[in-house]
Formats: sequence, C-alpha cells, structure tokens
Amino acid sequence: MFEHELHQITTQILKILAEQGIPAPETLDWTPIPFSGTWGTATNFFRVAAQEARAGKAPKGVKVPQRAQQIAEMVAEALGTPEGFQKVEAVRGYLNLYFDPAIYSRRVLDTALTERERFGHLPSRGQRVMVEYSQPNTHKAFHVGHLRNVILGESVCRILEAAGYDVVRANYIGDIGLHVIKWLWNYINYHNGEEPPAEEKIRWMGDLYAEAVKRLDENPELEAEVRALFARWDARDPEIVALWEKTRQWSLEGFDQVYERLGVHFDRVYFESEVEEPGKELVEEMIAKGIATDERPDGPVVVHLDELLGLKKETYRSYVVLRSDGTSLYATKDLPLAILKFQEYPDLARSIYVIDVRQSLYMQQIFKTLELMGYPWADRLYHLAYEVVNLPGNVTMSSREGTVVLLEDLMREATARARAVVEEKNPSLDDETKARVAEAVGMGAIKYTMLARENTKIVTFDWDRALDFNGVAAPYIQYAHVRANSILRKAGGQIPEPLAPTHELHPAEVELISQLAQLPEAVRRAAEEFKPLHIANQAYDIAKAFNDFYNQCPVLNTDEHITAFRLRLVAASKYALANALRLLAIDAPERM
RNA sequence: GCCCCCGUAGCUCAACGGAUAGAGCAUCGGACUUCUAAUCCGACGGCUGCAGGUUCGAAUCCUGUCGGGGGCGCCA
Repeated sequence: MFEHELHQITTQILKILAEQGIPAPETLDWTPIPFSGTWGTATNFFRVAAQEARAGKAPKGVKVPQRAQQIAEMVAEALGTPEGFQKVEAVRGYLNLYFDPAIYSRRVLDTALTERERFGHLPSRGQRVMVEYSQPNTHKAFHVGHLRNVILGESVCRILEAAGYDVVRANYIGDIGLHVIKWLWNYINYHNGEEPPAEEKIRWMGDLYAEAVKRLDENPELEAEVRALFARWDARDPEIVALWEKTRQWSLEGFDQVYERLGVHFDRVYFESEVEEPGKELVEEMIAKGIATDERPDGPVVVHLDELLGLKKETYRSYVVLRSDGTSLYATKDLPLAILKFQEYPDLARSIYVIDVRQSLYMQQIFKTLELMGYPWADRLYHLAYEVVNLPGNVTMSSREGTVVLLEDLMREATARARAVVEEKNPSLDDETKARVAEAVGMGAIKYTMLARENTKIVTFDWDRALDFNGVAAPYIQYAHVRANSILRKAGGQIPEPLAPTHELHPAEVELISQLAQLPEAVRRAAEEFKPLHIANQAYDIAKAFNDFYNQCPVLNTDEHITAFRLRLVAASKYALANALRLLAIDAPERM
C-alpha cells in the first residue's frame, strides 16, 4: 500500500550507502515492524554488513551485528524523517520507519472504502489459468476425503481471481470404468426399476455401490456376470448405454446439490467417457512414435520413461497406458484430456491439477510424457498436491471398506450443532435467519478447519475438532464481521466522508489498521503458493485485532470526530473480513 | 532397493533465513446495568525428534540419522 514511498526511500538509502563507500545490495526487503500496537515498516543491514566484511572493508574488530547497528544509525541520521513518517529509529541492526498515523491510517481506510468488495484484490495480470478439481466418480459415495479437494480447489480459484488471474474452473468426472459396471450389475439384478430418493441421491448411489462390492466379495463366482456386462457395455449395447446414462444422471444431480451447498460451480465439466476413445487413438500414435512400447499380447502398453530419457537412476520409472486387453486406464484418458484443455484454451498460462499427494509420481509421469511428445505447453502443467483426510488411528477413508464419513452426514451434523448454538445465543432471531446462520456457521467451520492448514499436512478427521466453533475458527471471524455490521447498523448505515484522525490513535486502532493493510500481501502470497492458509491466518489476525479494538475503543458513544473516523475503520474492517472469508468460500452473515 | 511428505507447548496447529518461536484447545484465576460475552484479560506451558554443516543470523537451507505416513507395470 506504500510501495511508492518505500521505493523512493530504498533508492535514497542505497545512495547513502554508496556515498559512504559501503557495498550496497541491489534492493532492500521491507517487512512490517513485528511489535503489536506499532505501525511501520522495517529493513535491516545484516546482509550489508556481512557483505562489507567479506569484501574486507569493514572496520577492524567490529562484529557483523554491531556493524549492522552502526550502519542503521548512520542511515537513520542521514535519512532524517521522510515525509509521511512519524519517526525513524535504529534498533539492533534494524531501521524502523514509523508511519505518520494521520496520513497512513487515512490512506488505508480510504483505499479499503474505495475498493470495498475488491479490497485486498490485486490488479489484473491478463493471464488465464485453469484449475481442475473435485473429480468425483459417479455411482459412488462423496465423503469427507473428497471434501478437502473441493474446498481447496474452490478457495484456490477465488484466491487466483483476487490476485488478478482469469480462472477457468474445470471438473473431471469419472463416469465410466469397472466401478460403474459393478454398480449397474447390482442394480439390474437386485434393484431394477428403483429410483433414488430426491434429497439423498449420492448416499443411495454410494450404498448400492458398496452393496455391489460386498456381493462380489462374498460370491466371487458372480464376477463372470460382471465381465459379461462389461462386454455388453464395451459393445455399446443400447439397453446398457441407456441405463448408464440414466443412472449417471442421478449422480450428477446429487453432485449439483452438493456443489450448490458448498458455493461451487464449474465452467467446464469434462467426462472420462469423452476422452476414452481419443485416448486409445493417442496410444496408437505413441506406439508409432516410439514413446510407448506395445508388449501385447503378453503385456500391456508401457511408457518406459527412464529409458526414453536415458536416466540411470530410478526417477520417472515406467507406467502402463493401456491394458493388454486394450481397455483403458487413468493414463489412457489423462493424456488426451491435457491436450483437449489446451485445444479449448490455448492461452492457459497454467493448467493446475488439484489431486492428492499419493498421485505425485503418476502426475510427473503424465507431464513428462507430454513433454516428450513435444507439446510446448507441457511445462505449464502443475500438480497441486494435498494430503489426505484420515480417520483417527490413521484409517484411510475407503468406500470399499466402509470407513467413511459421508459428506451429507457431516453437513447435517454441522448445521444441527450450529443451530443449537444460535438458539442458545440469539433466540430472538426469526426462524429463517437462524437457519441461514446455522448454515453459514456450520459449513464455515468445516471449511475453515480444512483450509487453515498446510496443504501437505494430513487432516485427521474428528467430529469435535472439525465442528469446533470456538477459538481459531470460522465463527470467530464471522462474529467479528457481525459485530462490525452491528455498529454500522446502529450508526444508520452511513459511512462518513474521508477524514484524517485528530485524536491520538489507540494501540488497538493502530494494530487493526496495520492488519487491514496486510490483506493484499496475504492474497499475493496465497496465490503464488496456492495456499489458502495464508488467507485463513490473515482473516483470523484481522478478526482478533477487531475484537481487541471493539473491547477497548468506543465507536458510537464518544467524540463526534472520533466516531466518524472509527466508523470508517469499522466499515473497512467489515469489508476486509467479508472479503477474506469469501476467498475461503465461507459466508459472512450480517447477524448471528 | 529408490522416491516423496510429516516431526514445534499435554493436544491441534502457526511462524516470508531476521528482533523475545506465537495462537487455539485443555487446566487454573478474572471481566457482562455498556456498540452482541460465539468476546476479552491474566497464569501455566518449549533443548523446534537427534547429530553435524552452511550463514552475521537456522524451526526454516544442506547432509546424515531416528520415528510416523505415503508412492513405485496392466487400481483409481
């Protein structure tokens, strides 16, 4: 927010160093002064002092930290107090520049209240990226393990948009394969003519799949029937294809219900069924080019990556692109899908795959193969890996094993618990509002616990932890938003005209303004690293600072001018909180 | 055998190579006739798994090691 001033001051400092014959770096790094209640920016001279020492130009007998402090003092002296700053000090090798509260507080608030819903957003980059996420299988359950993918993917999309990218949200649905055939086999033989209940489509589909697996486990001889059905499917038997289309639709409708509730939509939905044939053709082309080795009939079609690359050490290894019987695998379809994406969107600066970490090697194999095939965009493919969600005791969620927490059950429990708290805390709200609040709080709690964590860390699912409404959690942030809204409502909803503070700012005000000002940087970092965690942390820091301010600084019952200034601060905080929550796909209620 | 991830307070997690490693939960003690107490304040709690190395400076980077998890040809 103060890049312009800092750029000028940096230039000035580098000039000062040069005049003193001190070898200067190309630039200086500025970070916020890390002490609460202060407001400013800092840089240090350890690097400069160390460089000087290496060059043999440092005064004898002076250690680096000491010398850094000397340089900081010298710079502070030569710099004076620049326009717009309150004071300059040299402390332990650091040069601390304290902002002039009147000037800078006004600038932060004016920026926030001019940008409003866009506060924290970065200028457009004129680049388009695609993010593929969710990737559910039809005819199967949707559990909490799948939830992390959807929430992470959606949040990353929102963050990238805020960082100035044009984002294409892509889904890739597994609508064919052995699991579908098993499901159809079970349906035809044991559930023919049945239809799923309207509100429980996914659960019903998942239950029938689990039942199919169980039947086949108990009676392996029935596998023959499944194989026969697979053959009919493969021959495009119209009766089977029609049933497939009808039942697949039930899953898709179930997914839509989930996505709507999660606040997720997709711009382009790919299906495995649409890339299977192109994939088989592509494999033939790969064989012809010598990239794939056809080991049929004794083996499958394999890509020997290490051999192709001449690597002695095991790196990319080998993988199978087509079964020996000619049927397709994941790889058969992922290769043509990557190509299709760039045919449809040739200008993608990046094609991102949100897929769990267990598929890291596989993703690298796909990317490397596309590079070998000569696609110039192969280096724009990126695997955004995240860790899985386990059950306590390191139990992997598996629809086969029945060790799952269904998404529907989690959402129901979350909103029920939130509803109970609303009834207790705010019984006077009308019924519809209570329901909305319960939805926002319950779903928000789930999303926050999943996003406020390093992507590479395993989440161990625990009901009480996932649905904890206290402490570092979505409701804490939502509550700060509600408090801000409450003050603004009491004030009549009007935000006062821009003004500079005439009172000495309270440390809680300084801290809050300082946290607000850090939102754009959090967005930049989160987008660069694909980490919603940074937004989650910043949202909490702002909420914390706001609550502190709320407790210590009266807004309405005080001097008129202070009221005006603080109302602007409250309004800016409300936008910042709402915007940060929106980047996490969490609703910010007006009351709760 | 090769490769990847994780290891920080009793528990769950933060911390851009930088100032005194911070939150929440739990435990104990306080604050509501006040803009909503889903809040706030205080206390307690640490050899950042271990050992080396790089650096002015390491929880962070490198090497090794221990512990846990995961991946490695016809699963997805």
